[in-house]
Amino acid sequence: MERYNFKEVESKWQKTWENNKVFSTIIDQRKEKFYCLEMFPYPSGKIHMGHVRNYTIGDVLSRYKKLKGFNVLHPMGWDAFGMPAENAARENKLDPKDWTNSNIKTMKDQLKKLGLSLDWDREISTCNEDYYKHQQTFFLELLEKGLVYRKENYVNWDPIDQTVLANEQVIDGKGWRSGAMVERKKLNQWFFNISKFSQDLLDGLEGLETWPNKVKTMQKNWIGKSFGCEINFEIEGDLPVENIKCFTTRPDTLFGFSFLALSVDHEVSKFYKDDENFLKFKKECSKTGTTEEAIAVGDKIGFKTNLFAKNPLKPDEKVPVYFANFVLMDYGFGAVFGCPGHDQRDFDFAKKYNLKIKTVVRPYEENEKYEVKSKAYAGPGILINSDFLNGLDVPKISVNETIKILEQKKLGKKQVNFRLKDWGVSRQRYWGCPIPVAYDNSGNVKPIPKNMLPVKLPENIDLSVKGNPLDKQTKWKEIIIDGKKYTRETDTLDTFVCSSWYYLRFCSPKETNYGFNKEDIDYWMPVDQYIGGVEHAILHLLYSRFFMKAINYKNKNFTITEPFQSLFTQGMVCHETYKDDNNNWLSPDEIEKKDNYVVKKNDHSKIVKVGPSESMSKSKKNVIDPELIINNYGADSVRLFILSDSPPEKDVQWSEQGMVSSYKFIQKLWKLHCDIKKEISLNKENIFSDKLDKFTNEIVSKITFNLEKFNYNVIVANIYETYNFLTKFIIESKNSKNLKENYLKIISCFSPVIPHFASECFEDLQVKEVIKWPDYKKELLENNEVSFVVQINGKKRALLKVRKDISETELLEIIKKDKISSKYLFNLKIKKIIFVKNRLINILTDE
RNA sequence: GGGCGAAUGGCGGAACUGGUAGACGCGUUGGACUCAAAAUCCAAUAGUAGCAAUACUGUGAGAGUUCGAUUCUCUCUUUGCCCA
Repeated sequence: MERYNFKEVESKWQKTWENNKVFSTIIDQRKEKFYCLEMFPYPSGKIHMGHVRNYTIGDVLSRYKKLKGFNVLHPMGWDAFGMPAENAARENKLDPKDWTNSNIKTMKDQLKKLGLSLDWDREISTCNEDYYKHQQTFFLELLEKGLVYRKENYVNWDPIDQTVLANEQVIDGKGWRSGAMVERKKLNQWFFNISKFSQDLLDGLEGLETWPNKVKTMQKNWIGKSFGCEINFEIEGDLPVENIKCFTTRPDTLFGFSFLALSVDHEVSKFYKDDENFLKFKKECSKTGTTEEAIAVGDKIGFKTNLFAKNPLKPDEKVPVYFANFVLMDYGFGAVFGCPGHDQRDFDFAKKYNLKIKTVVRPYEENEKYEVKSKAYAGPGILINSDFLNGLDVPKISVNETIKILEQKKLGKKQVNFRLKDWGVSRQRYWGCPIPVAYDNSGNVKPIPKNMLPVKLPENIDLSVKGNPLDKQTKWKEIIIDGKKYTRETDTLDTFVCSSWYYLRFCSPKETNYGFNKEDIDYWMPVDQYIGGVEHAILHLLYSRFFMKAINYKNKNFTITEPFQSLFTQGMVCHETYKDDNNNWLSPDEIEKKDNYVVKKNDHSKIVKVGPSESMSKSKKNVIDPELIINNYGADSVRLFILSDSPPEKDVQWSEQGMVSSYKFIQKLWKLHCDIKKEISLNKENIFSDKLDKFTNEIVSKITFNLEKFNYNVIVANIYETYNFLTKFIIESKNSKNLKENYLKIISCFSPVIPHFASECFEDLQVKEVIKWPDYKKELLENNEVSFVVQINGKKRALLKVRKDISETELLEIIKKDKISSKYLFNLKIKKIIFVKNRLINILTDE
């Protein structure tokens, strides 16, 4: 027997697959298609363990579906635009394009070493002109359909990265990449009208049955549909303002009304545009971020106007009107009514400005005299101190009832509100897809004619300038359309736009006229299985869903409304963290385990503090380089290990020991293979093994079941189980007539997980290739003899091997004769018997 | 504060529709091989009692439904994620 040389074997098969274009796919109407897609990576430099896990999961599925006879589309590409390239290029004085392409080359080689069944002929890269050209066309189409617009808006401004951030890119009031405190700044921005599809996006979730509920809930919350009421408040005061409209979800607390708060951008603010104090206040407000969280956590400040608002249900009551920093212009109407008793934010504000705090809701367990004291009460209960609304149940009945009354009195009307805001797509960055518009002298928008696309990014430019580098390209900015001079837009598109339609491009990667063609889309779409990290649960997945609906809008040729039929979100790869006594992070190769201690590798006197296992990240240094691991142990071993220890949807712990044992297992498996091959080749007179047939049938059924259910960790256990069985079988039974046939089935089942190894086994046995997934016979799964559980008074007392389909009476006879079981029944009266056919009998006695 | 999920040996985790809890792996222990070590192989491994056969306890805690609950229902504890 030769030692299994994974390096030779794996590179041989990778070459074979590549040369024979085994994974290239073309439309074949005779076959059912299966589109398996994993989230494409950002080419940051090298692949990490997260990629290994994600792509291994996808590969197991793709290979399985291929063996099942599907026409499998399994493509890969690069989410290649983005800030890191620009930052890296600036630091190292190179071109972002070169940096990106060299990373792509490295990572592509690494992915190939994993033996993934990818169709590299369909490779795409979002930073290539032949990709973003079509994206620009989509942009113009959406512009024509009225789904793109420009408006001046406050944005989250990252002062370090000098760019606008989406709300989701602001974490704890800081930029997600730079960590700088985010400021509010007003800029002209391009927006996708995603909120137009709020209801559609919500409804569409219903049809996505195989998406994780968690993701659907997150999207639902993000879209944030709420029922409420639009109320028109009458205004008095020394300004020409008669009415102010508010949106509220709690009209039932109207009797607790004690102030009206406006956004500093509310139209009333025009009367204060020369008021120095107001301008000062407005500036102060801009320091609060625009996220809901920043507003909730931040100090509540206000600016009193000379206006008063009348309570529509109690017209003799007048309350002051304030500008307040916690009211945003793009929520409701930029005005909210304040009820301090039952909203914490209003409560904080009222305390600060000495406003009345009225109690209008009592918790069920309190009486009418209940009063809100140290904090607002926002829970359910009964309305009190509310005149004709008293006694209503809060919130369900009270809200609807109040809306009804307000509608009857023509003081307000029922309204649905969504939390989802339009998607700001402008980025003041170089390394992105240029927005294909220009402006005339007066600033009017001129879309670039489609025949002038793509708007290419200028090359070899100076990135060391502050602000937006494209803005400094005076030559590039000039453009002549129809003989007239225009200035180009210098912002580029958010990279989430690129990833919102790449799955369409994979269907028609070479199409030059448009982003895709109908024939390809009709055959391949939707994606049957999408696999990626749960961190994209909201943004990427929501934007992609929006994009489908936007393309579909006013377009009879395009019928798809949801891009991803099924979604699977895999867990992260974790590793222990290490720190030295100065609290510096240490990487796993800087430490050593000695007896019960962990010490520094080069200095055993230094004890290392072992921290909890956390997801691998460069900042904590707890990363393991996949390339190193693949070189040391081989792709099949890595694939086996990354699947083995945890269910794919949960986090997995990286363990060197586990990795080594997977590696050793492959070696043992090869030894077993050689033994089996020897037995087969002996070709002596032999007998048929029922036992082997039965086992194979059972394990094929188990592995098939577990593949369908994504129980990939259990498949690894099944593989070990098979090994244990076959090892014993070869020793005990030696050869049997059906050994080869069964063994080939088994290897076929192994092949999605350890494809190189399986191919090698097939070749070694002079069998051409794995061609199909083995069937199993249901009838063989059932034995002629079953193990019957005998329970006496609910306790398991014996396990009897009896004939299948045995009757209750027959079984009872056997039990009475059985030494162990009968012992428990001695002298006892049988009261009742529960009999589950072929499985279990429970005998209840008088005790 | 709200929403969703999770909790099973020393560890990661199995368990079909309510029907033998702990598959499989890691670790640990003992043994074989070896001058020795590594590697490899074999065996044991939930806890308690017992030489053993065996018995009792046991799936975060407490209750409930059931002949029977890791699985279903309720309350609580801890924890994770998302939102605030």
